[in-house]
Amino acid sequence: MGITKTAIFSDEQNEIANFAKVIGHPARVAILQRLFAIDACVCGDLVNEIGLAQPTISQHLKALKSLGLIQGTIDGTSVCYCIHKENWTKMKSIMLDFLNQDISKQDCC
Amino acid sequence: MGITKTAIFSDEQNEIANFAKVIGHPARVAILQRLFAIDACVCGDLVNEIGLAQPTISQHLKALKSLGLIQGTIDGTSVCYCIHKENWTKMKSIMLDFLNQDISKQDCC
DNA sequence: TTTATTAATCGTAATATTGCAATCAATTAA
DNA sequence: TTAATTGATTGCAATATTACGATTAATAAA
Repeated sequence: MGITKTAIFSDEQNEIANFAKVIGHPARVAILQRLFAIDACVCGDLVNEIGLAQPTISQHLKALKSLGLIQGTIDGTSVCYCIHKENWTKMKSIMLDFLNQDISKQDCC
Repeated sequence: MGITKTAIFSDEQNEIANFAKVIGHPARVAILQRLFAIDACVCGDLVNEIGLAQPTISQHLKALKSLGLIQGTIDGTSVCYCIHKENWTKMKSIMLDFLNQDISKQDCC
């Protein structure tokens, strides 16, 4: 019913899915790429670089933040966002394990 | 409006997002893990192993198939699914590039 | 204080997703 | 042929997501 039955899956499966889900939108991919490219924090100029309205960008930032992938600190009137190194590394490692499953045995169809 | 503005993003960004999106549900994660674990094809016993109804599993398989991550061949009355090695490898490589972005420069907030 | 700037939040509309019962199509077994 | 099995499709209900205009809260500049 539009709601995911998380209870019947393992924590690991839900973790992988949640991480992938947040990457599953080009705006959030673009935001993360931008944050990686600038080796410093970035503020609301994301709005100018990505062609989406400010509330929309803000919403995507919220999604990234609530999963812990980014962090933001208030800097005057603007907010400085950046990659949360520790969490990113952790999430990445979980994802890598999933992606690096042994495909060599696969031989059918 | 519930619709993603794909046009304003690069092909690469949309590709990453589309791949991540399909991984972004624990049922599809579970299906892929199962297909990797069994070094042969699997049929509708996914329905028994995952606790979701047959139409729901079928829908998730369709999503995986339409992105090309799995392939299915008819085997009598059942359908044999397996990882699409070539496409999986391609998608994985795109995802790895994204995940392996240099985090060492990140130092702020 | 007043005004500008920045970004979060609220409210809303449109669309997408998840899940399943019911049904259908195709093949196999009897 | 008839019945059984398998899995796709349809239709629907509930919920989630995407996007943005309007507003708000907070700080900075005048």
